[in-house]
Amino acid sequence: MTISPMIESFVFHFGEMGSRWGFNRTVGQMYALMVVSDKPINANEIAEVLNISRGNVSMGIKELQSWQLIQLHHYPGDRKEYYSPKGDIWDMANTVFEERRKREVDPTLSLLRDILLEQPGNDSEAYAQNRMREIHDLLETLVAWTSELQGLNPDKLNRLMKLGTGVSKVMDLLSKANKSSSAKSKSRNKDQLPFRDTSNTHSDSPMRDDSND
Amino acid sequence: MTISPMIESFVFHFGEMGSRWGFNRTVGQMYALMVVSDKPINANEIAEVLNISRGNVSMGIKELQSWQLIQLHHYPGDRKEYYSPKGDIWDMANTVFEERRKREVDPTLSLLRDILLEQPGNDSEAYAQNRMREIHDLLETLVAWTSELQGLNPDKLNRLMKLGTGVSKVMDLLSKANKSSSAKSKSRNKDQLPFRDTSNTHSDSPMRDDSND
DNA sequence: TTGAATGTTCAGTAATTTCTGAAAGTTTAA
DNA sequence: TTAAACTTTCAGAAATTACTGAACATTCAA
Repeated sequence: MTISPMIESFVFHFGEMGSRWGFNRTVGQMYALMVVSDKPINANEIAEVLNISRGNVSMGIKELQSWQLIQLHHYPGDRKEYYSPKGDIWDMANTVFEERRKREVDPTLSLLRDILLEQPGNDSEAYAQNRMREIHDLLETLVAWTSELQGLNPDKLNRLMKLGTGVSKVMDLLSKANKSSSAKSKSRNKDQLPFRDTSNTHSDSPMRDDSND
Repeated sequence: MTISPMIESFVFHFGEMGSRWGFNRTVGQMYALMVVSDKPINANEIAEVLNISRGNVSMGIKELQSWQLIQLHHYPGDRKEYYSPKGDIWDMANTVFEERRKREVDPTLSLLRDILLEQPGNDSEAYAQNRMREIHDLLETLVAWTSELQGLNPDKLNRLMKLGTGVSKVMDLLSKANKSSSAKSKSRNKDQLPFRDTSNTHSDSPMRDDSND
């Protein structure tokens, strides 16, 4: 079994990129191969096409399963297992986002929460905690947003995009619709800011300003 | 120079996570250190605190500069360079997103565009192109969205979140505001769907359905 | 129960990435 | 100029990560 140059270039590229997304090159190639294959493929085919060992394929399959990315198939009279991507492209993106959140963001949030419970022992710790609080709040916001986005299916999302909408515009609409809070809200309405916490020891400015230079 | 255990745990954790975000452990630690430090620090301090070689620090600085993440400072009578994070936490997040987009998503989009211009030579290639088109469109949508988000500053973003808004709700609002297109739009309004392209050879269903199992 | 077909594991090896430290480069004050 | 103070570079070493392939495990038909 072989693949055309066109498909090959996609598979290789996806392999390189895959390593950015939390799995290694081979696993990325394996998944790419499944995605563009018009039917489920088995481990031997994968090993042959990608020119890697059978053992490596087995480990890659295990990894992809831990990411919940693949679906197993069996054919009568054939004892081999066949693999295909689970769900559609949008499902895939959601799954990857979610897995990454679990593996990367959640532990960070947990650590930050723990640290923020500690009493700062001196000025540096107090300063550090303020920066950490900012990061913590930012991560929480991003998590909230992405989980909102994940609730959408692709055509909804696209319709939203296609309306030519800026998020800013969305916000204006929302403020109007929800005019209870946020009274016109110029630019930095102190009591609504989770960032730039100033409650603790140090200077008001979140970033040190360099006295010289 | 040393750091407290509290700060150390943050710096180390950030180092581990940093590798997920496109730079290596040491670079992540260096940046974390700058973020929680209440004043700019110099290369020797970094090397001492993190217990790494001076040359390594130099390379890390270079890397952070290529990400546009740090600011230089000089003090009179001191020839050393001092470093601090550039901008606030939100700027940092924006910068990282943007750099990653440039390094990871843009090349993928470019490759996909090129491939999609080719004429499929057979059914497999046609099938593969359809999957690639889905990925291409999804990536474009995500890029559009994140660039929208990047246009917001943190308090705007938070106000948006704090309004208790689901994105779905946003969409409803928008459809109302923009009722030119999308006539009520139940669920799969064919002519508005960029995903699930059906214009090419293969079956209408985007995912193969396995005939057995 | 056997053995052929297949899947999994893991110790050792290979490939890749990161780090060190000495040498070379740069800047500035005198 | 010189030389001290500092930064950068990069060849080789160390650390980490990925891969192979042979041994082991499992399944199933006969």
